[in-house]
Amino acid sequence: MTTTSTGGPLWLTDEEQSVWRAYLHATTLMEDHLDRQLQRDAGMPHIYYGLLVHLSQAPRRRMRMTELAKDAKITRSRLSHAVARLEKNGWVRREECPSDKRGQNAVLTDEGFEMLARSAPGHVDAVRHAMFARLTPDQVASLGEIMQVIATGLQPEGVDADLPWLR
Amino acid sequence: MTTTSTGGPLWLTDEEQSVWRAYLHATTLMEDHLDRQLQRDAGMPHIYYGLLVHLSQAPRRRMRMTELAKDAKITRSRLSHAVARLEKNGWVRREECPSDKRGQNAVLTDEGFEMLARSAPGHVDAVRHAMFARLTPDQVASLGEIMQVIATGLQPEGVDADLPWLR
DNA sequence: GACCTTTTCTTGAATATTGAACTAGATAGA
DNA sequence: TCTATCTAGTTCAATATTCAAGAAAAGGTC
Repeated sequence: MTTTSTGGPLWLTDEEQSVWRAYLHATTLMEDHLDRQLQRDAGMPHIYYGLLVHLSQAPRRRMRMTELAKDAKITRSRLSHAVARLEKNGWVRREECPSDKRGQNAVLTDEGFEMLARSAPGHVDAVRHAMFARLTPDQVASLGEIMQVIATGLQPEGVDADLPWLR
Repeated sequence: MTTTSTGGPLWLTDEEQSVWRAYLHATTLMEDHLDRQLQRDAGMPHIYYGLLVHLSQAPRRRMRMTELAKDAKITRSRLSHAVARLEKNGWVRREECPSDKRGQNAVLTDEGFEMLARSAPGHVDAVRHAMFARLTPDQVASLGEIMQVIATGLQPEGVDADLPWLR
């Protein structure tokens, strides 16, 4: 069989192509759906909402910028811009880090927390209706395994050995 | 059990939460990975590449703007901007539609086709290595079913009854 | 301490995306 | 035909993202 420089076959099989199209289609629609839902109900895109969720789960509702960026899988640059926006909304504030003068903590404000508390049920609802309500328990389990395999494979080298995305 | 206005349970189960995190994590990493790969090897983001692929598969390598936007699941506005950019690169050109003077066809140029031919193997490789090479045949089949269920559920109402994404 | 490298975070410019407003042409009904 | 409405596509302004460059502090090493 014809192979590539990396040893795999050159093209995808028909089934793989069809799965790939379905994957692209579903993930695109899901992201659009949640972006719209959150823009409407919480006034921000999905990724910004995710930042607030991360902060809400951190001890004392605050995190170093770099740690937050790592957890949320975005660049520090993007996070800087995002936090600036969330700060304008009053949902996050920056705080100097006592132990490292270069550092900043992003802190979820009470306003931010309340906003999250208000919008979380609607968001969870959207996720459940779009995904979990439509899948059998076996499919949910299978999806979880598959997504972990993919994430592990794409994870940058040398990442924490304790598989943080399993927490 | 506490339920929402739509009748579902209020929160996700622990397993669902973990699957949802894995889903977000994997899809984010995948999109970033492919965006970088294509930006590096083809000089454009994933979605733009997808537009060229769509055109390459259309009869006479051309499509009405609205049809292309629908197939690629993006807004007409976004498509207008994207085609303007691809036109600058010489990979697409616009052509008036003979049957409807409002209409435009986006046409894949020969240059565009050659660029696609050059970069497709690398892209397919990236997709295979990130996804299919890591999954068992059962997992591939399962992923396909799951993604179709999700896509079908999010599909706007009144869409073509012949499930175009299965083609 | 002096020097070099690394880490942390921000900034600015270029690009991309969104949503609303808009133009031109098509369509349908009187 | 006249008019109202709808559709195709673009444009603008506001927002978001990327990438490269930069400032400031920390961490080595001599």
